[in-house]
Amino acid sequence: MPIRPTARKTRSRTRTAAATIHDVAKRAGVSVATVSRVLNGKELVREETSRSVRAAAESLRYVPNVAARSLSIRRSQTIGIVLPDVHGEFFSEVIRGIDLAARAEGYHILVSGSHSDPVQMLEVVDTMRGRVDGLVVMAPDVTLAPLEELRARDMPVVLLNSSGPNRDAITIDNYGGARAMMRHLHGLGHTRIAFVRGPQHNADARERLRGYRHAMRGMAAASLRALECSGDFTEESGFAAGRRVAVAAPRPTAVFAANDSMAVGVLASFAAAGIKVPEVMSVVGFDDIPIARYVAPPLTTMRVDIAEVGRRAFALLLDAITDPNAHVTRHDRVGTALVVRGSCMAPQPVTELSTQPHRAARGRKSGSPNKGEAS
Amino acid sequence: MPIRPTARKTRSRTRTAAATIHDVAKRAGVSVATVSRVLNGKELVREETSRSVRAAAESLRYVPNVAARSLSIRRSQTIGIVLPDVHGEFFSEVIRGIDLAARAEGYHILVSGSHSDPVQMLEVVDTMRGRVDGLVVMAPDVTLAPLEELRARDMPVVLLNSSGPNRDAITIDNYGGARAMMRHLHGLGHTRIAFVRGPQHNADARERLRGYRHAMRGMAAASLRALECSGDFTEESGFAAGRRVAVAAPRPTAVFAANDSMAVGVLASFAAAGIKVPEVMSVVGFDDIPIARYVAPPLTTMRVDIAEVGRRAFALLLDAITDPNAHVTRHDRVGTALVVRGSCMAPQPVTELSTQPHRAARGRKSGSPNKGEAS
DNA sequence: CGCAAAAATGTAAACGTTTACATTTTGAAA
DNA sequence: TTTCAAAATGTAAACGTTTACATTTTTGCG
Repeated sequence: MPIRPTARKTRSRTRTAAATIHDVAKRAGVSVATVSRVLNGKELVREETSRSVRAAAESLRYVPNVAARSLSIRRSQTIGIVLPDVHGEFFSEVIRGIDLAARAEGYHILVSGSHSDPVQMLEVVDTMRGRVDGLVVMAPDVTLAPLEELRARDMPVVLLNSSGPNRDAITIDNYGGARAMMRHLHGLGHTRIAFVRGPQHNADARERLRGYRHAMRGMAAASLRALECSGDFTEESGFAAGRRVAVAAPRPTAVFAANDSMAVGVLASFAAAGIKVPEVMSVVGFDDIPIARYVAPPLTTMRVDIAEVGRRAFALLLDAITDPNAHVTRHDRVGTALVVRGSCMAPQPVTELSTQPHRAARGRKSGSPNKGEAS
Repeated sequence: MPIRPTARKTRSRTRTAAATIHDVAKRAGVSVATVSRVLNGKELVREETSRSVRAAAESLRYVPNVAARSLSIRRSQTIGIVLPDVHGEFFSEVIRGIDLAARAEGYHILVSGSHSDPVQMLEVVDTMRGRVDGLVVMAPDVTLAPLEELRARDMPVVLLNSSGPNRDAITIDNYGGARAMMRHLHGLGHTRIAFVRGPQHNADARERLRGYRHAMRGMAAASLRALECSGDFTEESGFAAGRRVAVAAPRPTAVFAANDSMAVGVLASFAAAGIKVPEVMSVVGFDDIPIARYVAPPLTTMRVDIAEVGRRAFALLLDAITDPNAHVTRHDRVGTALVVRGSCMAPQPVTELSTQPHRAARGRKSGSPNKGEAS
């Protein structure tokens, strides 16, 4: 019972409907196939034809309909970025890095942030399906990783700041960076070094902690655990940790915060308590966020090139997208660099400090290891 | 000459091809139209039919192809965000605000950042055409606005931190905020107030400057211009400005930086020069970025709810998208709130300060206006 | 039960590309 | 001039939805 409906009412178009490839073809006096060929520039077309098609497209202000294109070629030239509920510098730098790399390759980026729980994250991944050719998923919270694994099948995925077995991933060399920082402090003479931890389930935080612990094992210091304070990467938690460190006995001579934000909090807390940095206590962080050099004293920290993390993630994803078969899964680590500023110095003899603070203060000028910056 | 090609070779599909609406229809024993109706839930469908369709979709793990859907309904359920080359907090908070609001309405966001020049920005707008239903364009640099106007035709656009005649826009109440801050300083007794300007072509910076100047005109202070320093919103430029203010004669009693980042730079410079804040010099900023409360001393500033700016921008855009005809263009301003912290106090008599710094320092405890925070 | 109106469902034409294959044109060799 | 391969171009079938309109089924009522 096939029916033959009468001429269908064409969908009403308000004023200037966008020109389609058919309009261009008509104006140039060629077929749509030729227009497509000219505009995509892959196949053979006579120079003259090409010119007239281009002229027609120009005059009609033709812009290809991407939905139709995606439907036809089964590609969207878009990648998705799924982020947890991260604020600040880190967040934006990652996007920046990916965006730059993606635009250079003609890709667009679809962003979805603020996912505190895994379920929500998976929902988003589902709604992105078909809309993107691949996914960069940032899930530093290790508990998310396994869940994420279940879905997102047959779609290239690159993990950021987390990793999984047989998964493409880009992470920061947190462990190596933490050890390098400890080496720096140790070289200055510190052995009682406190650590302010990051969120318990955060992969970056865990690795930094691991680096710290490994280094501490090599030193003579006892009661390792007693020198660790909990924290959650916020300035506020750093502030609280600073208070706890200040009353610890015997007091550490240096504090290593798992990120700069917490280090800033520690500095603020020490400033409020009248504890001089770096004379009485050295403080170091991790990340090298922009304000790090503008706090007082300027913060010694491990620099992480976050935009680079984004760039690499895109490169890896692109490889997985363009040739899924030839692609071999990789796990890359982005290196870190020590940036020495004014927030640490060699530990001063306790007696001298407690009785003659001014001499210790003067000692800073002569004894400080940081003339300029070294990275 | 119509041709009748032989059966066309079906496009090779590797392994598990995604299920289409046809597969679902077949499995449920209904037509594709019914499946569409069930899944989009608008029209009448028998409960029983609905259930079986849903079951079929579920079992086939059917996910609609968005490209096909967009093509058919001529909507992408996606909005584009075009940002200049902004780093940091501001950038990410705007996206956060928009993302949250957009997701609640089932919209996705396509982001493109890092556009330093207008031409590049326009290119991006072009490539987004067809991919998005509307655009949020952040172009605080006033010189960009007119250029932007040329294109982006017949596509809803909401401007952020800039405005144009007859254009939808969301801006911050920079002028009002700056005046309120000046009122606060004046109330404390300051009359010689220096200002650190932002980028010359930045709309926010201009408005803040306008607010400052207007307030200064109301005071007795002479040589207005002499108290203005140039800056570009970076910590570095704030640092440089701090130096210049420090050697100005007669020295101002307060510094108002056009944003917090520069205020942090000013603080760092004063700390390096041994100028006590707030005893000798009060310092205030604008924005209330997260570290503002963690610098020493905690910074008095005007809070701006950036995520709110994003939310409002989306709401406005959505209105323009859903009913272009009924929509009336608006220009909304988001308010600011004074946050008083420890970085200012009443100006101290000059003689006393220069000869007896310690008394002035003590004066901080009793004379400081900031017990806790007020907003 | 008969009938009409209402409800449910089906059919196939868009949406705007890309591209396999067919056809026509070109140009060089015979 | 003819011939034929190569180059250029055209034709129309996908791609996977939505939806106007047609058709069938159900329901309510006399």
